[in-house]
Amino acid sequence: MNSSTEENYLKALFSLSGKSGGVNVIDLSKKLGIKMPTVTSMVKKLSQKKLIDYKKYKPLHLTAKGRKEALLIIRKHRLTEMFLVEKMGFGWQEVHKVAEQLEHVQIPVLFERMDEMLNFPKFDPHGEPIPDQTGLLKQEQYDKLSNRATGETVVFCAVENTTDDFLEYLNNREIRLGLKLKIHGIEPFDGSMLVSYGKRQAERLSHTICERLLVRKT
Amino acid sequence: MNSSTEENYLKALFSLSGKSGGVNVIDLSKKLGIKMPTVTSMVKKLSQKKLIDYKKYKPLHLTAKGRKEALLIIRKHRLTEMFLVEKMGFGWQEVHKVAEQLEHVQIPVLFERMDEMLNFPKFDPHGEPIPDQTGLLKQEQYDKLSNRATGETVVFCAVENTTDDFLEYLNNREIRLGLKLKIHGIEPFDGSMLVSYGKRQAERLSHTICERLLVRKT
DNA sequence: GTAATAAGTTAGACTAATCTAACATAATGT
DNA sequence: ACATTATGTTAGATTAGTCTAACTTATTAC
Repeated sequence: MNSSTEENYLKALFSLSGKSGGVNVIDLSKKLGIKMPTVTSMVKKLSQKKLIDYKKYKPLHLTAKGRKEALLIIRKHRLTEMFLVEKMGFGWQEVHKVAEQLEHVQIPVLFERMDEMLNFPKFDPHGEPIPDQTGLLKQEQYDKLSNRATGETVVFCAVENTTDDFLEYLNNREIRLGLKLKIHGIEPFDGSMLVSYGKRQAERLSHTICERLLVRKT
Repeated sequence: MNSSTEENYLKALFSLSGKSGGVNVIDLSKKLGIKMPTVTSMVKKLSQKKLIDYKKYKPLHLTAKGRKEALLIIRKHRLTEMFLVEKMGFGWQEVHKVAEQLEHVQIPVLFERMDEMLNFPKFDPHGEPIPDQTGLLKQEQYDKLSNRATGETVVFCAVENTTDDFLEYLNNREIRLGLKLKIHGIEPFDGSMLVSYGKRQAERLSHTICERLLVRKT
């Protein structure tokens, strides 16, 4: 059994693994808000438990076992968020902190019951895919809005690097999951985009925002 | 903020406080499954935080503050049990372990939402009263079945010292909350009682069982 | 009322998770 | 290419919560 501290390291490691899968100690340290020497020592412990591959001074990699455990925690987190939104009437902005605590509960049947009550959802309220009971993730090929071109119409499917502020920002502009956006133009200087959606005919979204909105083509 | 370890000490202390309110270190130690020296040191810590009154070699007493905090944790525990039974379809035997973990979640709104969805229940699935948001307990004047006399008819309202085995035992004999029991006789030798209820005309309940069944008069 | 037993405390050690300070290695810039 | 900066590691301290062994105080039993 892993402690919830260990679980948080695994989750952070997973979320920082890009396609290369390599994670720097400093990034993990920042993500967790924990000093580097502490991270190094925990990394050694996780390495002994065969949850990550570790060589001094080299980027960290989750092992298959580590990745699976991370995904099972993420499954609990996302099912919980979905349950809070769908069955308890919470807003999608406020469920993250709650799920951070509930995801460490060690009662599998609780989460399987949520899954059942939710009718085995594939995505959480932020549009993120929910891993299955065996720790497998149906990877969706989302793309950042900032990578799309003028003239395209896309559907907003998920957010990246979500924070309370960011979700609040989206709410204020009525940007909801499933929303269709049309790209009218891109400003070469700062990468901001002029888009229309819903009743809004000409909204300008900064590059920072566009990088965090994940979309698929219609 | 108290740690969940501290919360468990407070809860155990409350549940061991009889009418005198005094709790022995050894009983607390047994209840928590933690050795006495460890308990002594935690007791000093809780005493510093003004949660208990402590004098060397004397029984422990919760302060008003400590009692309130204990009741607020118990509130979360009981609301959670009720929620699991009423809204998620769990059996009343299986919810205790889950609630033990969930009661330490530090998100007041989660429990207030449960309360609302449950329509502000006064009792949990085991018939125990649920303290209010300010840590106040509506004390019911339950009595042990073992204290009642032949000829009386009583309603089974709550259990004392509940364990999985005990709940299983009750289930097997179809003894449910709200059940009416008639007392036909008491065996002076061992204190066992002959009772009838539902379709059962002559069931014998041992003194041990009768001490753990809390009832009120009809 | 003293000896034996039960209950409670003190002292000292251990593990998990954290920190700071100091040192080591890798990456970067001119 | 070497100096500087960024990243990573080691060493040693700290806190919370736990333990065992040894000692002290209170209770019980004849």
